[in-house]
Amino acid sequence: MGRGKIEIKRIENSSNRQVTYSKRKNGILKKAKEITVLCDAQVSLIIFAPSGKMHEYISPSTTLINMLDRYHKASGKRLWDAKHENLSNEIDRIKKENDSMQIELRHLKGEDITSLNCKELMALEEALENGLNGIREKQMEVYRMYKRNDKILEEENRQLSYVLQRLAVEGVKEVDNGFDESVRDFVSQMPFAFRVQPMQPNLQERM
Amino acid sequence: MGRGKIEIKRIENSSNRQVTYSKRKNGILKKAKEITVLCDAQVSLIIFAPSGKMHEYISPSTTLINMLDRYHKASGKRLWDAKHENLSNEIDRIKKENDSMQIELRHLKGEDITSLNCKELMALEEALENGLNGIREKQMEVYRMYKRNDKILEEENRQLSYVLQRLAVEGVKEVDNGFDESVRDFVSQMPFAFRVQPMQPNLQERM
DNA sequence: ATCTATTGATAAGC
DNA sequence: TGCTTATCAATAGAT
Repeated sequence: MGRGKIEIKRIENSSNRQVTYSKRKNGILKKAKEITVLCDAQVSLIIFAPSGKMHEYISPSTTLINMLDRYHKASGKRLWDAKHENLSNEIDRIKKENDSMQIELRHLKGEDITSLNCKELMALEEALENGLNGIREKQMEVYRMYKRNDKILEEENRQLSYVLQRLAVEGVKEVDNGFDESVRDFVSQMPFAFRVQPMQPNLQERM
Repeated sequence: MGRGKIEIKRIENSSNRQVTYSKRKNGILKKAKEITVLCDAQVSLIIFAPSGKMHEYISPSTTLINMLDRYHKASGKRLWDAKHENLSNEIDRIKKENDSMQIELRHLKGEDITSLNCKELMALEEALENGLNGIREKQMEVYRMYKRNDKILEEENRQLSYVLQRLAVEGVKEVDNGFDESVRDFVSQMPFAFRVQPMQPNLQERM
C-alpha cells in the first residue's frame, strides 16, 4: 500500500526502516484502538523499536495486569513464578471456604433453605437450638452475676449509710478520733433516703 | 476501507461485530508480524474477544516475559510487584471476610460468646430465633405436604380396594363387560386387610 | 512533516 | 467460517 509494493522482509536502509517503523507503529496503534471500540475487544499492545524506545496501547476498559492475568488463565503458560501461583491458589481456596461459610450462614439465618432435605433441616434445627441454648445460658450467667453484684453493692451501701448515719449523729463529738470535717459535710449532703433507713446490719442473710 | 465508510464506534449488530472482530483481528496480527520483520521491532500483542477467546502474537525474537521485563524497565511501572501486591491485598481482604464470618458462625453456634455484651447477646438470640422460625416453618410445610399426600393416597387406596372388592364379589359374573381375568387375579392376591375393610365411599369428607 | 499514487484492508453480501 | 468485490484506509516513496 504505497507507491510500490514491498516485500515483507527487513528493510535494509536504516532511515527508511525508521520511517516505516514510525508510520506502521502509528497504524497498528490506531488499529488496536479501533478494534477495541468497534468490537468491544480488549487489547494489550507493546512495541519496542530496535532503538529500544517503547510504545504501548492498553484498552481503556482493562489494565495490563488484568490482561496478563487473563493471558495466564487462557494460555496456561506460567508467566508468574511459583510464588504468584501459590498466592492464586490460596485465593481460590479461601474463596471456596468463603462461599461455603456464606451458605452455612444463610442457612442458619433461615435463608435459602428451600433446597434442603428433611435430614438437613433437622440438623440445622439442632444446631440452632444448641446455639440458642448456649446463648441463653450465657445470658442467665450474666443475669446471675449482675444480681449477685447488686446484692453485694446494696449491702455495702446500707452498711456505709449506717456508719455514716451514726457518724452524723454521734461523730460530731468525736472529731478527734480521726474523722475530719469533710466526713460530716458529706454526711450532711447525703440523700435523705440513705440517712433515714432503719439499718439492719445482717440484712444479707435474708436475700 | 470497505463497501462503505464506518464510524469508529461500537458495532451494535452482534453478528456483524463478530465478523468484523475476526477480520480486524487477523489484520492486526498481520500488521504486527509485518512490523516485526520489516523494522526489526519487537511486538507483544494480546487480544481478547468479548467472548473471552484470546489471540496473541509475540515477535519470535523475544518472549512475553522478556517483553514484560523490558516493559517495566522502560515504563517504570512495577508489574511483578504490583501483581504480587494485588494478590496479597486480595488475600488479606478475603481472609478478613473469612474471619468475621467464622466468628459469626461460631457465635451462632453458641461458641466463643464469653466476650459478648448483653446487647450483642440479645441480637444473636434474635437472629437464632428467626433462623429457627424459618426452619420450623419450612419443616411444617414439608410435614403438611406429606400429610396432605398421605390423605390423598389413603383415600385412593380405599377407593381402589372398594372397587376391587366389589369386582371380586360380583365381577366374576360380568367378565364380559370388559374386565379380564387379570383383574380377578389381582384382587384375589390383594392383602387381606384391603379386602375386608368396611368401605365408606365418602370418607374424605370427615378427614 | 506532507503529499499522492498505489497497494492493502475490509464492509457488505452471499 | 470463506470467498468476492467495491470502497475506503494505510502507506511507500518522493518532497
